[in-house]
Amino acid sequence: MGKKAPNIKDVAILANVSIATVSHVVNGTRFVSEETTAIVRNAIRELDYRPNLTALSLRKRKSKIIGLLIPILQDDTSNIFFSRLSLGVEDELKPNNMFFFLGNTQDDVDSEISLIKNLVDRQLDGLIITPCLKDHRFVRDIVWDIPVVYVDRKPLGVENANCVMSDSETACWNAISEQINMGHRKIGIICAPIDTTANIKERLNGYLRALQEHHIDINQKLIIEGEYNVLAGYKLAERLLEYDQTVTSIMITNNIHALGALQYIKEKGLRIPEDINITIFDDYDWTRVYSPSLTVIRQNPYEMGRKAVKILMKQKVDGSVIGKTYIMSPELIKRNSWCAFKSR
Amino acid sequence: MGKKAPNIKDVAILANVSIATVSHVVNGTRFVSEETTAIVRNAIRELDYRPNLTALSLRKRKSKIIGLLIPILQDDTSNIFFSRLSLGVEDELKPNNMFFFLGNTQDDVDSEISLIKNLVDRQLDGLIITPCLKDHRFVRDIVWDIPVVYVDRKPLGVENANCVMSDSETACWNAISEQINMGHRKIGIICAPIDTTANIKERLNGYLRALQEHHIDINQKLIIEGEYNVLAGYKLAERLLEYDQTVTSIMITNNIHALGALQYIKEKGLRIPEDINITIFDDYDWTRVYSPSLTVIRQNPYEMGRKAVKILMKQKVDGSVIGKTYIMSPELIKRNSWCAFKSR
DNA sequence: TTAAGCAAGTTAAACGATTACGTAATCGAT
DNA sequence: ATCGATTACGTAATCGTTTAACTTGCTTAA
Repeated sequence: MGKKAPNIKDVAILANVSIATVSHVVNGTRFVSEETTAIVRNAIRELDYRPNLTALSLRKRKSKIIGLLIPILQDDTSNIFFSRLSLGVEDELKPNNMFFFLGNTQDDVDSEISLIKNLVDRQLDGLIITPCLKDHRFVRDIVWDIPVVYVDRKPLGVENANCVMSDSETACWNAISEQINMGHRKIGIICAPIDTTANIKERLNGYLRALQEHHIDINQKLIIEGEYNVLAGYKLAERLLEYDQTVTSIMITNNIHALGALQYIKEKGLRIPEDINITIFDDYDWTRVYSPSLTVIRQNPYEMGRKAVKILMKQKVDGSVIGKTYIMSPELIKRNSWCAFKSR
Repeated sequence: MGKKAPNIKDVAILANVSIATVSHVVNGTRFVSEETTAIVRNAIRELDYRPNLTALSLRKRKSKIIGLLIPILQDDTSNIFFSRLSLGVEDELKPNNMFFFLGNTQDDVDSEISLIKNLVDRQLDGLIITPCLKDHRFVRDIVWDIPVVYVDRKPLGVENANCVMSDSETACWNAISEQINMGHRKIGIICAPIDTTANIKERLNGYLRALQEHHIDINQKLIIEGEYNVLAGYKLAERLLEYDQTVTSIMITNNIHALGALQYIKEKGLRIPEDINITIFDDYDWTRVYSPSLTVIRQNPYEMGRKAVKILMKQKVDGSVIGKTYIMSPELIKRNSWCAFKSR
C-alpha cells in the first residue's frame, strides 16, 4: 500500500535518459533510436508508468473529456431517454478515445450553472447540455471558447450554437391526427408543467394543430397540466375524466404521468382501448408488456447522443459554429391501446 | 469570441500584487490587509476569474472528484438500480462539494480496466466500483493509494477493501419461504447467467436454502438460466413452463427477464396469481401499475450509494481500511401477483 | 583543415495554481 | 541608535507533462 504512482522523471532516471526522451518515446513525437526506445520501454514496463492525465490536461489545455449535462428528476431516475442518450454519447466517444463526465442538474438552475462552471474549469473539451435554465446568454461568458451542443431543448440566447432536437410536435400532431381519422373527437392531453425548458409546449402544439386542422373545437378543460411525478399522473387523469367521462382518447406526454394515469384508469374500471385510447411518449420496455400493449411515440435518444458528439467533434476541428439545428423524427409505434371510435 | 479564460496572473497584474497574494485572498490562507483584499476582489470580479481546477488538482494531488463505475448493459439502459445508486452518490457528495465521474463499463472487463486506469490517472480522490471483473487483485497495483469501495458485488482479492452489499440471499430465501408456507411446492426460478460477478448466485442460494429447509426436493429443471435480455426472458419462461405446466410460482431474479417472462405468461393465457405466482427483483415503477400489481423485492440502491460515499470519505480521512462489508436488507413488497396455493 | 549538416539527445520554459521561505517597512524597547 | 519582533506581502520551487531551443559528437564536402 501507499507507494506513489511513478512519474516521467522516475522513468527517465531508471532509463538514464532525459524526461524529454521519455515523452517522445511515449508519444512518438520525434525519432528516438531503437536502442534508447527499447531501454525506455523497459523502464516504463518495469515501473508500470502511465502519464498523469491531470498534468497533461494542464499542459495541453485539453482533457479528452467532454461534459454531458442532463436534468433527471428524483422521480424519474429510470429515465430511458437520458440513459440512452448517455449510451449514444459514450459509444460515439469511444472511437475518439475520449471520456465523458456526466453531470445531473436534476433540473435545477443553480446546479446547472455550478456544474457548467465546474466542468469548464476542468478544461473540458466540449459540453453537451440539456438545459433547464431558459436563458443561456450568460453561458458564452462562462465557457469561453469551449464548444457546446444543446440536446433535446434549446434555450434562449444561443442562436448560433448547434442543437440536436426531436420533433415532438410533428410526432404528437401525427398521433392525434391519426386518431381523429379513426373517429375520435374528444381527445385529452396530459402534460408536465408547460412553463419549463422541456419541450412540452411543442407536444401540446402538435395536439392543438391537429385539432385545428380537423376543425375540432379546442376545449381547455381537456388540456391537463401538473407536477411531474407518478401520483400527479393519477390525479391529472382523475381531473380529466371527472370533468368529462366521454373522452375517448388520452395523449400522455411523458412516461411518469402515464404510470399514474394508467393506475387511475384501471381503478376506474375503464377498458383500454374499448373505452379509451392511450398514447404515451417514450417507448419504455414495460409499455410492450402492459395489458394491453401501449401505443407509444418512440424518440431516438441514442442517435441524438451520437449526433451531438459528432457535431462537437466537428466543431472542435473547424471551429466554425453556425447555429444549425439537427432534427430527429420520433416514430409512432402502434400497439393495442388504440382502436377506432365506436359510439357508446 | 474566443477570449481566453483569465488566470491568477491576470488578476495579480490587474490588482498590482503578487499571485501569492491573490491565492491567499481566494483561499483565505493568510492574512491580507483589508485594502489589498478589496482590490484583489475587485480584480477577480472584473475579470470573472475562477481558478483552473486542473492546475489545482495537479498541485494539490487531489481533484475533489470520485469515480463511479457501473456495469449497465445495452438492454438495460433504464436500470433503476444504478440510477438510484448514482443519485445516492451524488446527493451524498454534494455537501462535501465534490463531484463524480460516471463511467459505464457495460459489464465489459476491458472497459472496466481501462476506465479504472483512466480515472486513477486523473488523480481521482476515490473510486466506487460495481465490478464485472471477478478478480480485482491487480487493482491494488493500478490505483496506488486511492480509496476504493465496492458496491453490490465483491470481487476476489480485495478482502481488505470496504463493501456495500444488498443481502439478496436472505431476501430471496424469505420470499420463497413465505410462498412455501402459502402452500406452494413447485417453484421455479429464472436467473441471468450465474457465472458472473453479479450476485445471481446469492439469489439462487436463497431459493435453494428455502426449499431445503422445507424438505422440498430440488428439481434442476425448475432452475432456469439464460442470457440477460427481454427476449431471453420470454424463452426462459417458455422453457420452464413447457417442462412443467404445474409450476405455481416463479421467482424472476431480474427485471429484464421479468418483462419477457410476463409476455410469455400473458400469451400462454396463464392467470396471475390464480395459475401462477410471480415475484420479481427490483421495484420498478411499472410493477405497481401492471395488472395485477407485482410482488417485488425492493433493494435500496439510493442508500447504498450514500453509504459508499460516506465510507469513502471516512477512508480518506483516517486512511485505515479494514475490509468491512456493510449489508443492506432488501424489502419484500407484497402485491397482487401472489396468492395461496389452490390445487387445480 | 574546417565549416556545414545531421543524428540523437538534453535543457529549460511553459501550463496555472499552492506554499515554504524570504524580506522590507514599521514600531517599541533598550 | 540599534535590535528584535511584527506586519504584510513577494519570490521561487513545486506538481507532471510537452516542446521549442540548444548541445554534442560525427560525417562529409570544399
